[in-house]
Amino acid sequence: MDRDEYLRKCSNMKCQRVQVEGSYVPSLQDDEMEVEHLFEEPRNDYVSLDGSLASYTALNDKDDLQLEVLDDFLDDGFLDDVEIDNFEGTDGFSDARGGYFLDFDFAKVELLGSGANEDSPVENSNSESQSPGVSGSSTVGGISESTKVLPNSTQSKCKIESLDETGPHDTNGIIRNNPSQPSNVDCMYNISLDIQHLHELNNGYPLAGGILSCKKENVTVENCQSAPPREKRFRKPTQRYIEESSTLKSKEKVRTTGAKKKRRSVSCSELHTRTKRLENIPIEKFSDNIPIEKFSDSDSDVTLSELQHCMKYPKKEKLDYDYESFSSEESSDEELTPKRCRTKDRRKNQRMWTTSEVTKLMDGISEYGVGRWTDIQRFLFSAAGYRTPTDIRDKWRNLLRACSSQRFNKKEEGEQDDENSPRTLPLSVASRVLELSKIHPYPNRRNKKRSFPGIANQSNRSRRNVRRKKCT
DNA sequence: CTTAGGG
DNA sequence: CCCTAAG
Repeated sequence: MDRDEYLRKCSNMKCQRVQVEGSYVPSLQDDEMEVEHLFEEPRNDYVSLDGSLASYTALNDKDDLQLEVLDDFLDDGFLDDVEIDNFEGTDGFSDARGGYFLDFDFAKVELLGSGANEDSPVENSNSESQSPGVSGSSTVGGISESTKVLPNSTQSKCKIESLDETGPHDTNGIIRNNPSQPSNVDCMYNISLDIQHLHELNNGYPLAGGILSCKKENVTVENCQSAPPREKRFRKPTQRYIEESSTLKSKEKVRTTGAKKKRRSVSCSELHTRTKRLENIPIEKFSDNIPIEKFSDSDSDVTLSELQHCMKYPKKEKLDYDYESFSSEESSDEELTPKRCRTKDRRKNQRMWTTSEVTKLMDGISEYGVGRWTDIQRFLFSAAGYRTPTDIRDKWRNLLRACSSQRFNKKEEGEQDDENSPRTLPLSVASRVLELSKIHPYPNRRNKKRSFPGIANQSNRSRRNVRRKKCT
């Protein structure tokens, strides 16, 4: 309930640059309340904070550091001075911690909350009232909380004893660092995130998206890279991504070297302008033909994908997979293709076939017959520049397949309503496809149909034998 | 270049 | 959708 909300907040957290000079966080009563609520959280279960707290704790990971910090914290209740200084120091941040983070094993981290309010950070937050500007605010509470988080990263189990020394503490909760958390950059990121999160606690600001900005602001990439990457588990690239990237590279190589197929030469500047144009178009107007990453990615990627696309359509003049084509006709009758289908699929330039297109296709087939795909494309799909004759043929093939499967399903399962799932084509279309398939049988099917199994096999065998004889 | 077929 | 072989 509450904790869920809190976690959600954390996930959506907006990362701003954390300013850690004197005033780390303004203290608000609400914040205190929130912190309290945090501490009052049920101690029972694991809470995944995206490893933010844990990573922050990592700072204190060394035993001495831990003790020191704890002592400081316990003594004067202001961790923020020490902590924040270390934390904020840009150089110290990356340098001192860079290596450390790498070694930090993201594992379970126990958060030792203080059941006793006197010793609890909440108390410290109260001290804030004495020195408002000093950031004794609830942030202290948050930090102290994180301080209490003791990583077992260095195989050392959480030192509850140290905490216990200070006073009676109950383990309020256990924060488990998300094992899928990354090291390196991500750690940094997490830390900043954590700070921000603390910020959040204090200010009670509404959380907004835009975590990414945080990374760039707080972390210097060089430092992160300098440290040997341990394991990047942050976002494991999807299979699709890997495939695409690899194939892309290979294609680039092949085509640039071999250059068997004509390749449209597009200057880099042109590409950039195009991408700029693309960026200005609202995303809704794009189908999955243009993967969204293209826009968020670096320029190189953009140009790369653009290039790839250009190479894919060497014939068509000037990128005639133009944006207008997406918005104009398609948006009108999209009812058949839910947006779910538009999310990127295995194919790069996939456009869902609309019912109108299908009907057009069927008209074309009834008019020109099956196999004259070029004619059909020329006369009926000329407007839709993105449908090649091959596409049309494929669509027809798929339609036939769908119909047969549908018939099959009907036979097997009895009635299966078509309208429910978008995958099943509407009855009208199906019936018409069936008619057309009877009138204009698909060549492949005709052969299969007309060849009776036994005879066909025999004939095939005989042919094979003949061929073999010839060959030998 | 177009089509058929497989992936 | 994409790629390739065959006509």
